[in-house]
Amino acid sequence: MDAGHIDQSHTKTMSETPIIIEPDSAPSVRFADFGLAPEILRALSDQGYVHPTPIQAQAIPIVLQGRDVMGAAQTGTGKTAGFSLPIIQLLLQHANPSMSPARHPVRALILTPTRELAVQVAENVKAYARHTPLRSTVVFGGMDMKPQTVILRGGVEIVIATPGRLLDHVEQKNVSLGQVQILVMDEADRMLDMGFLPDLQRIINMLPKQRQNLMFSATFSQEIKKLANSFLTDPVTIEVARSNATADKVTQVVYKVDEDAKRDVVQHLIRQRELKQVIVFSNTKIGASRLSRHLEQSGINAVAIHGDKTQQERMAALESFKKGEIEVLVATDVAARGLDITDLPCVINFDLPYNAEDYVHRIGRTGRAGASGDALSVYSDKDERLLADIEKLIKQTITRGELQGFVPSSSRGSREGAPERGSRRSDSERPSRSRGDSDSSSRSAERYSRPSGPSPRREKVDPWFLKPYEPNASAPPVRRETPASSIKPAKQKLAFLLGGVPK
DNA sequence: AAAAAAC
Repeated sequence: MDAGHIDQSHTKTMSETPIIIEPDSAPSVRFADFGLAPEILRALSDQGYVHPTPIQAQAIPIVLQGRDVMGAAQTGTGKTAGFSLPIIQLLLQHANPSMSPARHPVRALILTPTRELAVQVAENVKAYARHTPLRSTVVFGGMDMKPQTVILRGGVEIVIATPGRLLDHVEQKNVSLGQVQILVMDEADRMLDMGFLPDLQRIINMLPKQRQNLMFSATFSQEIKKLANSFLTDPVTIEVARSNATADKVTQVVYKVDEDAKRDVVQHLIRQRELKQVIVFSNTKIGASRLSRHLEQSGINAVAIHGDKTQQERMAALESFKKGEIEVLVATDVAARGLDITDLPCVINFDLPYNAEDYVHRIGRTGRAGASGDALSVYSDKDERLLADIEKLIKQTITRGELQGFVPSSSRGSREGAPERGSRRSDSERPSRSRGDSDSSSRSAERYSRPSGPSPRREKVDPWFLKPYEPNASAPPVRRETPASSIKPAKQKLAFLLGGVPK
């Protein structure tokens, strides 16, 4: 298969119909077809990667052209390699701008909404760039500034960061963003949810106006589209069909139980199914800690991860879970997005999420990279509405499971109307599936041609978004010192920002 | 209603 297989004529811009990628399309394209540097291909073959995922097959050539990209893709689709491989290629083939005294100015900046995601993206970038002279590092809060400072001051071409800590480093002059050529916003929708907009705006204002922007978002809401339109220039839109992410590979079951029985039901499910590794999602930090303690008391090796834990605890929890030292990771939505835990066979929702979108993200932790998975949820009467919202979003009715052999705990005065039980039909909850068997042949590539010359850069207009924020005379500009409580919810603020500005 | 993110 040659590079001609990637037909650029199919690319479309925001104003047109987005590219919808069928998840199983173009399986025979190879990384060697993109004209990536031999050093990059070597890093890929180190890891046994030969064939790009659909989003990679689309994104890599487009990013290599220097185009702005709006990518709507779940994690687990290979999104990270989809942007990091071409970024590394572009940095290699374009000269260091080096007007700055730094030998290694920051040339690519990747922003993520959670610290753990930053670490994960950084690990990937480091692996892909390992045979190149490019340096990368990750900076995020909750950790000592000093080691990060030393590395930043030593010079790196690629920085992966959470916004707050990055700004901290900029203020302390540990890093300059004046030479950034490529900006990536990963999980952009999450960033908006989390009220990152003022921070993003400050960071974007520090970047050169002439640059390439890549924005990735799991969802493609109106807000995200507007944000994309506001600071991407003539972007190519890439969208991976969503339905397959939930429908095909993840078997979903919900169990209606008494509110007070939820934790015992979760424990029962873990035991009954002999789950070796499972992430259990809780809506609250306190709930996560309590549930984890409860599970531990009943002899299940569980650890909680949430934003009130120290960063050391968070990282230790994730690491030991990945190593298989822990059976159950009880998490808030800090772990809902982006985290790539290989071969996770099951996730459990201890609480149904308030946002239906988050359900999709949570269950996306399982069934990754072509494997199958189970997503189990417990809910009670008061959650009917949440369940209805979820089913509306995913456009399917989730199987109502019935618990087998569950005995409500007597120690806590079991309440009536507790878990449904009795009829045995649990086998029907686990339809058999076939494992997608991907081609693993690894004949070395014959040709490594690089795209000739630098990509033509278009004249960019200044989007309003890049300009200082001054909604009107009476309202003061957003300052970082503003207490969190006085900052409007992200959506409201975004609507305000977008609404008040002529296109 | 809650989660995340700088000190």
